[in-house]
Amino acid sequence: MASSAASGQSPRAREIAAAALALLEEDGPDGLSMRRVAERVGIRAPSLYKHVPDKEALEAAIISEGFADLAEAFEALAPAGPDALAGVMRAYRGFALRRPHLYRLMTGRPLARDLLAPGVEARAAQPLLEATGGDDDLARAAWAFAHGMTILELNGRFPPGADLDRAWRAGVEALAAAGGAP
Amino acid sequence: MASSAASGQSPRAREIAAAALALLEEDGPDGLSMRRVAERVGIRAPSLYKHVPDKEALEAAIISEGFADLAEAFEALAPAGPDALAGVMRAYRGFALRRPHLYRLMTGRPLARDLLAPGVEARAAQPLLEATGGDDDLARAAWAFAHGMTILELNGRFPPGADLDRAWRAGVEALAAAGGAP
DNA sequence: GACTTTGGCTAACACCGTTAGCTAGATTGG
DNA sequence: CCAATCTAGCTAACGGTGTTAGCCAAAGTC
Repeated sequence: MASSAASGQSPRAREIAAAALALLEEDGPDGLSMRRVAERVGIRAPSLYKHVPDKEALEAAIISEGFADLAEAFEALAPAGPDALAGVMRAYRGFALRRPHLYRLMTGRPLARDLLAPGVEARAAQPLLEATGGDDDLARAAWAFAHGMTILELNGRFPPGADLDRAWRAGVEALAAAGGAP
Repeated sequence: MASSAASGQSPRAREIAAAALALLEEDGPDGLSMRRVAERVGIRAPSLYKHVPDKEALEAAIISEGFADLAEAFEALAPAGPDALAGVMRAYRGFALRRPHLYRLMTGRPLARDLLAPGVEARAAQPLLEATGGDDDLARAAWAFAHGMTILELNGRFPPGADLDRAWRAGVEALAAAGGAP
């Protein structure tokens, strides 16, 4: 947890965002309704709107929190090296598997960037860019691969017996080779 | 369009599925409500349930149609060759950009495989597997990359100026190189 | 002490997927 | 040919969603 993205809000607004995040992680997206958030905070749903503009903004607060946490996970990694890319990818997958509902909310739709805590998206993206040695195209390809593997795994899209560790390795090795020999 | 996946259903059920697909592609997922589907067919919403078990089954019919169409797009490709992978990937992206709402419905959640037209998922997956020379891990990595690039593009997740053609090329080349030199 | 702001509340709206129960008409069996 | 059944529509309704309007008591401020 980071609680860093939640600054600049009233305590009550932070309490509401925390309740919403907890609800999401416990019960999934269907559990995240304004009425249930309100119930958890001890008020009625319409009163939420005294603190939060609407559900989209509430979700944006949660997403900001998620980006901050993801950035922290990256930044806790051993400092760069020859297989920095593999490390970042492993951390990415780990985050998503640890917090699947949050990851889905963060990545499943267009981002309301204007509602996000400023800078938090770029901060989470930075480590991957560094791991590819500043190669934008490779970084985007690597992100796409990581997100694709992750979300397809979360959605149970691969065949039942599929060895995903090996598929991850195949992809990471291919991308790392492309980066190592420019 | 294929209309191949819709067999074994009453004409009315096929009409309903067609209306639902049209509604989805015109107005997006929010436009796909049982009441609006019913309106388009000229009946009231509860009457739909005389022909379709529930919304999930209706969506599964649409998804089956989507898989059949995607398979057709693949099968229309020039027969294999050294850069078969690049061709399949290009066709994949093209399908998704042409029919974004359908693509999102097909890939955005766990698949209710028991509700799908039989064999349609495997048929759509086959060309990619062939393009990687039967290498399962590479095929999965390539699929993940393609889906990641596609859905991140559809969701507007890359930076505004990002040159996605180059990112696609970077990824495809890396994966093709991994496949070509085993 | 009067005024304003804050943060609760209830009632309500328009939508959602879905179920129950009714019924006119078509189809089928004897 | 009539009776029974089945088909496919209907309305009303339930419990859920996000959200708005309008009211009001308590707290803070001049």
